[in-house]
Amino acid sequence: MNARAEVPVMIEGVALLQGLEKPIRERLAAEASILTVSRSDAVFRQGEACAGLHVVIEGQVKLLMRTGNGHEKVFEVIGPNETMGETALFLGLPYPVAAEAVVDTRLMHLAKGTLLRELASDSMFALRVIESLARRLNRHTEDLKSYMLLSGTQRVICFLLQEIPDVFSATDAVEVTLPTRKGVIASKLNLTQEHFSRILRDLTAASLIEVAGARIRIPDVARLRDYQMAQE
Amino acid sequence: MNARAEVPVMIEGVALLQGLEKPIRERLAAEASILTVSRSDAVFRQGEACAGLHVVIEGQVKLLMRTGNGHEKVFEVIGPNETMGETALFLGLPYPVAAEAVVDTRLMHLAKGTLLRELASDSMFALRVIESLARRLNRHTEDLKSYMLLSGTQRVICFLLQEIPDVFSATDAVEVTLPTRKGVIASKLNLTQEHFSRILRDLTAASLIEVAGARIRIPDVARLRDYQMAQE
DNA sequence: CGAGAGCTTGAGAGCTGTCAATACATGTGG
DNA sequence: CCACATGTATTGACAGCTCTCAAGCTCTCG
Repeated sequence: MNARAEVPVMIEGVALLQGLEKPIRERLAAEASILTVSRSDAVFRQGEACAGLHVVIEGQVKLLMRTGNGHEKVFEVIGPNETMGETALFLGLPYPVAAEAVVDTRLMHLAKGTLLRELASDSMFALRVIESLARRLNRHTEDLKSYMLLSGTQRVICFLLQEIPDVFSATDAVEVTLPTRKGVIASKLNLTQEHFSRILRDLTAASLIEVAGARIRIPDVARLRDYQMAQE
Repeated sequence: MNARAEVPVMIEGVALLQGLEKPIRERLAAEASILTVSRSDAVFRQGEACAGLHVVIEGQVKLLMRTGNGHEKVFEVIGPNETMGETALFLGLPYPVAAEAVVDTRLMHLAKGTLLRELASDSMFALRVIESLARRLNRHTEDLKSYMLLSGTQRVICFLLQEIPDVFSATDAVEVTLPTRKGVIASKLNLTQEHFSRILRDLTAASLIEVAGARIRIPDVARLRDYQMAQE
């Protein structure tokens, strides 16, 4: 398979770059490179200089910070067609967090110089970037809210409710599949793996969910939502 | 005092708008309005539609989220020349948080339409906005890091170290003045007022700081920094 | 089957929050 | 100038959530 031939198609799929004029996409594609990272390998490290933009094509990458004693906290999980490290790119700062592949992953890398040049010359692109940054900022605000205001149980419920695909109506029984390992999710929710496991057990005991490996059935979405509110 | 006459000068002071061409500043100024908000009054509420950009001229505004039982958590404190609510502005979403004046405050309000129009036509302005958003995102990442990885005591030390003006050398004794009421700072650090008070007392007991009202003397900055690291 | 990774469970400790009472500060009115 | 009222900050006792450590379990894969 010829990876480079796919690049223009892939660029079109990336939210950040969607709808750009063809010549721009071609110039970006010309400087793009494809890289493969195996599970648990680093994409970049905290403090490293940023040379461009990484886009996940296939697989999953987690952004994390390591503490002094070897533990790690996951900030965010980046999936296909999503980008990472924009702030380091646009501010010219080193990466504030590290990135590591959760599973074997293919990435596209767009060189910094090309991107910044196109950014300065195409205001449509700039607006797209603004929108993307604002959206990310908004998501971070929501995350921060949930850390500051919600208990562990509430955060888990909140997470489960977010994972429900839009196609389901609000009150039916639905089944969600955890997007990655439970340990990673726990860390992203700022919980230990143990605590996360216990919360899932307690919710099961209350008949609010049914856990089968990575698949979680929610018999009554409304009841789960009510339970979250009732916690104060 | 003629408030409107000051507008062009004030616009020049705002980080987000700095260095813009004069005609643009004039068009923005033409649509700007000045508003005065007294202490503990709302600037905007959570869920409200966003009609433009607020800039603090004088005073302080806190961004906060209220919980079900009446408590509130402060996300950020906005001081002079700083802006708020960009994400709601650029995404056309309702405000994700509420804003309330900490002290009597004067604000400038720039209408949404004018801003978006200028944004689309001036790529220099767009780049400035990108930089500003990226910087804010970066700051949020740091905040998130400190909530997820640091204990209460570490967060307080981290905060104190950040408050040290740059002019001081790294190791001298310095004195910092808390930028606002202790309750607000505690909330921003995701602590209760009581817990914050206890931490300050413990640090004082360890001779790491000396508290006198809102002024805190740090006899040995290096030692305080070491203490933070030593906590694991 | 064995090994390893991921997940679960248990017991105990620690950090942080809640509630309630007291001190301190600040400004107002007599 | 003092007395009071209000808001702010401190202190204490206690409970609860969440973490740590340690062991056992489950599943996948070679």
